[in-house]
Amino acid sequence: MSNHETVNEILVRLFANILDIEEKCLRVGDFSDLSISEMHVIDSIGMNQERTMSDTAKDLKVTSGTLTTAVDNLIKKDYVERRRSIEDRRVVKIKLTEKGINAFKSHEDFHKDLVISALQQLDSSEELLLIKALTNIDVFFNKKYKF
Amino acid sequence: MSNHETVNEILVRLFANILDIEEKCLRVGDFSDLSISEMHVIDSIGMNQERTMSDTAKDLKVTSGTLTTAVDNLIKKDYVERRRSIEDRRVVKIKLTEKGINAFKSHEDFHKDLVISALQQLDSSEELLLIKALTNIDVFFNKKYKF
DNA sequence: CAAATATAATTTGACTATCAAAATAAATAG
DNA sequence: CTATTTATTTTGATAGTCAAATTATATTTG
Repeated sequence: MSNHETVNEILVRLFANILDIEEKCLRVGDFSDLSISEMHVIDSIGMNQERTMSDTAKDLKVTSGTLTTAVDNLIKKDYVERRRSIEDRRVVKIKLTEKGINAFKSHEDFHKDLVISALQQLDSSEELLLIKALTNIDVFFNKKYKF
Repeated sequence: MSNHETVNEILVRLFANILDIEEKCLRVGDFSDLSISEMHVIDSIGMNQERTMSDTAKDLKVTSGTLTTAVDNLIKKDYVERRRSIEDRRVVKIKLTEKGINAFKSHEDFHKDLVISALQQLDSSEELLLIKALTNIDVFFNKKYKF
């Protein structure tokens, strides 16, 4: 098998595994009532300030109808709060609750841990090559499809 | 910025977009009636020979019920053929049609482009080192997050 | 200003992807 | 020959998604 085929195979497997790992870690952790996509909504809302529905939907690349139902569920589960803006009453602002902030942090920690663990397997020359390859892929995607 | 932060940032961005990009690349191409998961089914069936439903479902890590409906749709769209095995009439064999084979090849090309981009500027000893690095990470993840 | 238009969000209706469990059909074991 | 196992499909349920219709509010324009 050529190097290219090997790289392709292992990249495909790694990416599939990481998604799988993320889902499974979520399911056994403190926030097991959250799906991956709900966690992504929490991640996109972020810790800092209130965000509008439309901005958040745009970031997540989903329609606002989709986000509305996602947020409905996250409010039921007490991860998110929603209020109408006073300045422009068409606008709805959302933000994380305390529980939402904890979920956000926990997910952030998971990511850090994953990356640290992965890089511990490598020496410094391997680390640089990995960064180079990942950067290349990132550039490829950005060229191939403009966001 | 530290290597860790760099890798984390790139990974998060890649993951946020990879499925999306792959789907969009699909949607603008010759096979715009295929979703990403349908393409994965086609990929798993492969070009070489007939496969059974159960083997394919196992590879894809979905239940056979899920695969049945996916294959139903792919047959409607003329990407896949299905027949009962004569040796064991419980078994169903599936294979790609000509159209399915073309879709497979097109998807393969997309992955080849991706790998070529990823490996840009790397000489063959660096390629080998990267393969070693990726393999380490893959093995490590399978150990650490074995459930 | 009042009517027309634009914008932000939600609701509705539909579809895909998925699973677990029940049902069906065929092969194998006792 | 009956009981059990195996391969698949069907059924019933849920999550995530979109496009289009609807609602409410804001902005533009004649």
